[in-house]
Amino acid sequence: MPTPSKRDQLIQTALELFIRKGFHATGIDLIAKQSGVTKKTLYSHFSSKDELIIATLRHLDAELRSYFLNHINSASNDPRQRLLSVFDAAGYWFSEENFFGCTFINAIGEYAEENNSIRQVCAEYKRLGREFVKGLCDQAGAPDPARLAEELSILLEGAIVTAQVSPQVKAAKIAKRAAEVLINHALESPD
Amino acid sequence: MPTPSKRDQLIQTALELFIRKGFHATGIDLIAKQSGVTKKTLYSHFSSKDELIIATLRHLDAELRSYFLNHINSASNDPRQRLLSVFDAAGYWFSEENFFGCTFINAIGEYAEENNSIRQVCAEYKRLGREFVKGLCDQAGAPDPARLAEELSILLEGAIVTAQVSPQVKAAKIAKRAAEVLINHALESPD
DNA sequence: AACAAAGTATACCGATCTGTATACTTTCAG
DNA sequence: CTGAAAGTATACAGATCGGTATACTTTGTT
Repeated sequence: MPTPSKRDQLIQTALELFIRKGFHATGIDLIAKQSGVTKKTLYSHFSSKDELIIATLRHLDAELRSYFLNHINSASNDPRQRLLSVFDAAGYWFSEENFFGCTFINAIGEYAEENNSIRQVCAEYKRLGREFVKGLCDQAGAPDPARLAEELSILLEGAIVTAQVSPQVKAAKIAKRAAEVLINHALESPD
Repeated sequence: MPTPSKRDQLIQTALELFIRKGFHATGIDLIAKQSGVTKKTLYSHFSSKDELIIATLRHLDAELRSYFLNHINSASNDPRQRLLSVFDAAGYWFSEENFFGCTFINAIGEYAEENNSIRQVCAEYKRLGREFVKGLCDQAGAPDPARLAEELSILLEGAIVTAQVSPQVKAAKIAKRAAEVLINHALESPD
């Protein structure tokens, strides 16, 4: 495999530090040092810390998306089972030693101003997630796929936060069981 | 009403700043200045920033607890309705102009190390919340109150996070509707 | 071989961070 | 009235913050 570019190296290092220590608490000097790169090189790839943060979040976005997608695709072809497999994927995620909650949520906690660009990247990530779940609800034949998708997305968010506060995979299992009830209700009820 | 003590003043100011700007991004100097107090006075009441943070979180804990309790108590005497009113209270909370998500979750995002005392205060807050919901589930006659409480707590957490990312009261309404389905299922199913 | 791009090493800038020190003033209870 | 407690004002310490400047070296391409 090819040697990773300095840019990739920086993003990878920054991601690990941001996940583990947060954004304000992680300094540029540490990111550069830990990447085996000088600050000048860092600033030749990213014009500011905020830009590095945004690049890092976009990278994480793609990573998480493919993580969930792979899991769901290899789980089942039945739309209903695919919806439920989202929570199984979440469970595996929670059990990683490097799980410190949803980094996008953590970022929004640190950058709360309405028009902050970091915040907007996070909001977009969440929006696309809901969109994806809605697609699955559609395929499952839900009479109101948007509503079911929002319910299941809220369950998923809640499971992530719960697992973050008191590390445990249990939250994923509980959310999955609740999801089953909500899905059954949505598909069976005439409405 | 009595003039608030310097200590209360500091906690109040710190709370507002921590909620709006985060913890690392809020400096001691600003807290002191905004409280109309010198740094020396601040450090005579709190031995360190971490200690001020912890005192602030404990204050917020009490505040939120009484906020929810008051709302639930004035909502209904029927246990099932009381459970649902939790989500109404959340909706009012979300619509406050000062709503920036759950400050405890935000704090954990910034202080992620396992044994950090700030983190432990947050975990305790969440634990007590789940405990309280479990009590309501008990009164409602749920056959497995612990499980229902965990499901509903996950829904609540998810609604908070969702409302934080894209400000809207809608998340509370959706979560309430999902809660209704879960409660009905739990109370009706023989299990 | 030659040259530009990209890198290193290192020092520096001004600002801000948490926390302390010094010296003076207000407050208030015995 | 007096004296300790609690406050103000202000300066400072030492570290770290994001970001820049200078001078040299490696690397890769033509």
